[in-house]
Amino acid sequence: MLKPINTMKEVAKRAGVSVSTVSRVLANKDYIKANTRKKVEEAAKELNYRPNVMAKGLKLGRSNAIAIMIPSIDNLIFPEIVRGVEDVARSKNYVVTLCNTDEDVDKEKVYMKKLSNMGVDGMVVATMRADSHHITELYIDNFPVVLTSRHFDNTIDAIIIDNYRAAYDAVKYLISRGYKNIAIALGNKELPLYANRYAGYKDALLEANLTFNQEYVMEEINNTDSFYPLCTNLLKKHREIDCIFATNDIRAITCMRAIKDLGLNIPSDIGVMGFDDIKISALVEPPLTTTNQKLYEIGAKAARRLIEQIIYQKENGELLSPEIKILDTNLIIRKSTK
Amino acid sequence: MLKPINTMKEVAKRAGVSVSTVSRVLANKDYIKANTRKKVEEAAKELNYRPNVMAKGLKLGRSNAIAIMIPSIDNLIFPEIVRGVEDVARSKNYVVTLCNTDEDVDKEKVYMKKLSNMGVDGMVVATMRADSHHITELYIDNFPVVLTSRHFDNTIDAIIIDNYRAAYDAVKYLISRGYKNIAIALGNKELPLYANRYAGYKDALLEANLTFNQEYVMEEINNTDSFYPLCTNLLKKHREIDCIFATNDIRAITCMRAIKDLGLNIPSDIGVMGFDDIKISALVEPPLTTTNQKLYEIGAKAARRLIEQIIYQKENGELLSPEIKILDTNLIIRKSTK
DNA sequence: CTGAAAGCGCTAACAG
DNA sequence: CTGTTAGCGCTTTCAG
Repeated sequence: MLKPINTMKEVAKRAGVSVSTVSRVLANKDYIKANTRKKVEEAAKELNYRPNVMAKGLKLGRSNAIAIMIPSIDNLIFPEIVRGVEDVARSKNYVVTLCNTDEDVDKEKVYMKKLSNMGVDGMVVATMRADSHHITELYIDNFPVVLTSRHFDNTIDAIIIDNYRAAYDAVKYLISRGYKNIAIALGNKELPLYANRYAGYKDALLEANLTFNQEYVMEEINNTDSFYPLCTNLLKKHREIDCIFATNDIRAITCMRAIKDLGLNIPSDIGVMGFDDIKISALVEPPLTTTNQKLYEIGAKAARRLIEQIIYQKENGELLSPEIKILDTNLIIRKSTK
Repeated sequence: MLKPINTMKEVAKRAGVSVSTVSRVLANKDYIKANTRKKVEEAAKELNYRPNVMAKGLKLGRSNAIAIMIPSIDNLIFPEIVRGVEDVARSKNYVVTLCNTDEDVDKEKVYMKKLSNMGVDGMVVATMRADSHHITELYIDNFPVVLTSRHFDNTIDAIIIDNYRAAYDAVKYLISRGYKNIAIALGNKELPLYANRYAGYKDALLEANLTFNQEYVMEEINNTDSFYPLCTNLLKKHREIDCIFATNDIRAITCMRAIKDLGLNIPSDIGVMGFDDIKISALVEPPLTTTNQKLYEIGAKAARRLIEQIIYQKENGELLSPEIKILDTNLIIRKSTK
């Protein structure tokens, strides 16, 4: 272990004071005679004193570490969110532990146990599911948690977007551009975020008197990226489809690949719309029309709120009452739709 | 803090034994009478005992946490590497702390200090530079470090690829396909990995009796993604350029964007080759010809080696002698070159 | 204003 | 085979 070289004891000896005095000046507490403070500070500097975070944590019951729980950092919305989390955590002197769960509840539970044993001070979780009782329980125990991406109910802090509305608006836009047979590349609809995007899609269709066709819905097969064959098959069968609404950008880009490999043109033969606006989406050919959600900001806001809760909790023994923050989204019109 | 509810003391009381006995059975040490073991295990289960990692860490001088230091998780090679690290860390019961440094040495030093105070057991670092003395010093102090992506010298464990050779082979392939005026989209050439790719590029050119033209090298301007304008301007000025060798995939994809916006066709007007083979590269239009490096494996191997070193170091007080593992790379021929 | 002492939860001699 | 004891490095009463 890279352990701190010198302890308070040695600083104390060198400064000719007691460890409690050292502790006090280093923590900036109480009144200290200016002279003692100076002696201690000098001694600390000379010895290159560095605090032992574990000892402090053991004593104080906190670690200045938070965790972020996500399905996988490989899913390109998460690098941006995680970066937001990490930036504000660092700025507030917290360190972040990254946990990939692959949507596997068992893996997640194991992690939670580990983290709890480690004494992390809070966590931002992007893996909430309807049945994630292990998470709601944390909250009940006054353990700081903030949800991102996925919302549960109004009892836990969350930074989210209005998935229904965003999808609804997006599909409405497609319709306004003259698309009539709009298929959907749908993520796991057990997850409310996709259920909501799905509902927005359907409602926009219905409102425009377009019939919703069950055959037009491509559903991801057990969390694998299966949209290339799905899309290929769908378009072979239904050449009347003129547009695909994908529930995230990677799915959109995958469908674009399939469409081009079929020799079809985007957007003149088929329009494609994504969701999320990950960075790569501006670069692909054609640049992807999509709905922007401020991923970095979601992460940053989540971390900020989390730390606010941690501090409040420490001082008051309970959490601030939950806040659900709904960030707005924007339609980004690029070239993959006509 | 989500703190473990019950301590060993309480388990001991319930089982009617001493804490040391509890400690022993829970750590599976020494010989324990079968009956005592049973009593303790039952008590622990009934009380839902969970160890306090900080206390253990304080006592033992280790934390079962490692860190990974990278420029930014936003750079798409890192999600894959980090995933590799995290997977093996988790499997060996380590937790990983993510540190983005933005190539900023000061930020990195602050992190290192923090991590050291926290008692992380080791770190994989992808941010090595020629002047990273703070890192070589760690190693000298027998602190486990393994480098990825960037190599320093043979005194520190590293999992890398042969950047020179890979670039050389790549450019040689381009030449074999008939390209004659090959420009390069070059990353920061202070970094050996880019210097090496650059050298490979030059040497392949020279060997084929193609003149190396300084005007053909686009250089990134202070770590910002500036290749779109760079590429646009270069091609406007030098319409004889028939191919671009980019030193990573994102730069390649950015150049592709610029090329298309100029109304040029890939690969018939201009070929483009990337480097890294990040996942998105197979999906873009046209699919990117590139050099694959096994990013996930690099991360996984780095973590495995790191943990090996941690364990060895704990037992022997010193590190295993350094090993530089050079993973092979593969040219992936797709459609962005003719 | 400062020191002594207790103790956070755990492990590891040491002594039976 | 098991209990007693000391102590990891720090903070925090409690007394001066």
